[in-house]
Amino acid sequence: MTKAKQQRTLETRARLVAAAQAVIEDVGYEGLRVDQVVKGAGVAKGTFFAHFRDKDALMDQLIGARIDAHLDQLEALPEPQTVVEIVEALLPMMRYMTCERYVFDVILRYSGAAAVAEIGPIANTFGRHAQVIEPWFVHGNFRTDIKPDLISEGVMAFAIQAMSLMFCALHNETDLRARLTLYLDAWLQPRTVS
Amino acid sequence: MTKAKQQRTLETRARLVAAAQAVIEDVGYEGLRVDQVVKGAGVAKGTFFAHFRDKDALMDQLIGARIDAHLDQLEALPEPQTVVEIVEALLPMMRYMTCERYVFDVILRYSGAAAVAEIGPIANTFGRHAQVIEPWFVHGNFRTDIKPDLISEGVMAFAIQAMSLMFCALHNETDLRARLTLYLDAWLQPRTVS
DNA sequence: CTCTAAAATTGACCGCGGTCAGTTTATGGA
DNA sequence: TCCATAAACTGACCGCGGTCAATTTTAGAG
Repeated sequence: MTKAKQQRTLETRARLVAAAQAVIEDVGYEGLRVDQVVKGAGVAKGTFFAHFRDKDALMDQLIGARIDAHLDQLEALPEPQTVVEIVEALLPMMRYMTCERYVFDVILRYSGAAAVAEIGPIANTFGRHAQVIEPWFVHGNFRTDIKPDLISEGVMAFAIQAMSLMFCALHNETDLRARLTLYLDAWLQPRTVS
Repeated sequence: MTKAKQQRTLETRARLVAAAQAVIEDVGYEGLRVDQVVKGAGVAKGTFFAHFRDKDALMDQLIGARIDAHLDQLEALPEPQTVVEIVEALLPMMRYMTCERYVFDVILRYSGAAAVAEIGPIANTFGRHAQVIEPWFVHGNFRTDIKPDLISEGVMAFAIQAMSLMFCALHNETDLRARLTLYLDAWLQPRTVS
């Protein structure tokens, strides 16, 4: 975890990130080209790859930061007490995650890190997401037959499923909110083993 | 849906597919290069793209065919009666889907088709998968408070979640079988609303 | 201030997926 | 059999992500 980077390094990296955000601003994530970013930052192409392992690593960082901001919002919220409240709480982040097919693909690809040493921003947000929503199920009006962390994992699995189906022609007659509500009703309703 | 292709076309396409399978045989899906495939098939590069929209379309076809073969196995099986039996039934297909990180990424990317006209082999297998397992929940010993098709969707969501976590360093202490069993116990156990 | 080793930066170059104007081959009617 | 038209095929070429040996800049010891 030692950094000890030069001032110049930090400035260059900041310029690259700023340039990337500007490019995304007008052509979207999918339309981003590394050549455009380095041109905007006023550096050579090689410099980009000295700062980011590859183009996806930049995306990981930018998208991860946006997701983190949404998680901050979630934490600031009062704990939702019903399925409808949970869905409303999660929707803004889910809409961002599905703003572009490309963005959702990157998120899926990076949500699991291949090695502990490689845990990136998006992978971290998934761990944090589970932590942020877990308390909702400790004192809420939801099922109590399984542990809160397992409930959390299930909520995330259904959120991903609902988002995936947004890009699917076979299922898009139902919108994101309705689909997630359907899933979470079935997953969260308090029940007793019969 | 009119075909009316020439004999030559079918032969060329078959040679491309055969060459691709041979390449995958010794370098894996991820290592496949279009140049190698066309060299093996004895055609020019342009011919490849006359037969497949892009490299991913070939992957879609090859991987989709393998998944379909697994679904054939599933259909031939007697209906599983317990969570453990369901997990055992699904495991072979899930192991194939996670044989390479690249393969799993392709599957996720193609599992939803952007437009009805573009529904490819993998997207079709997802629809078929839901149909194949749905009967298991009509007469089984599982929850009856929600409809079988919703149970199906949940099973698939958890299967994907379990597979995703296989590539995640944060969670790989639990293996695929154990994780899916944990999820499906929580999802499928018969319950009554309290 | 000077010198040196490490860090940061450069840009020509490469690999590979994908394109398309031009060429060859098949088809079916005269 | 010959010709016209469409279908299939070709390969030089392009865009873009990514590499690396060479060069410039910085830090800090003397």
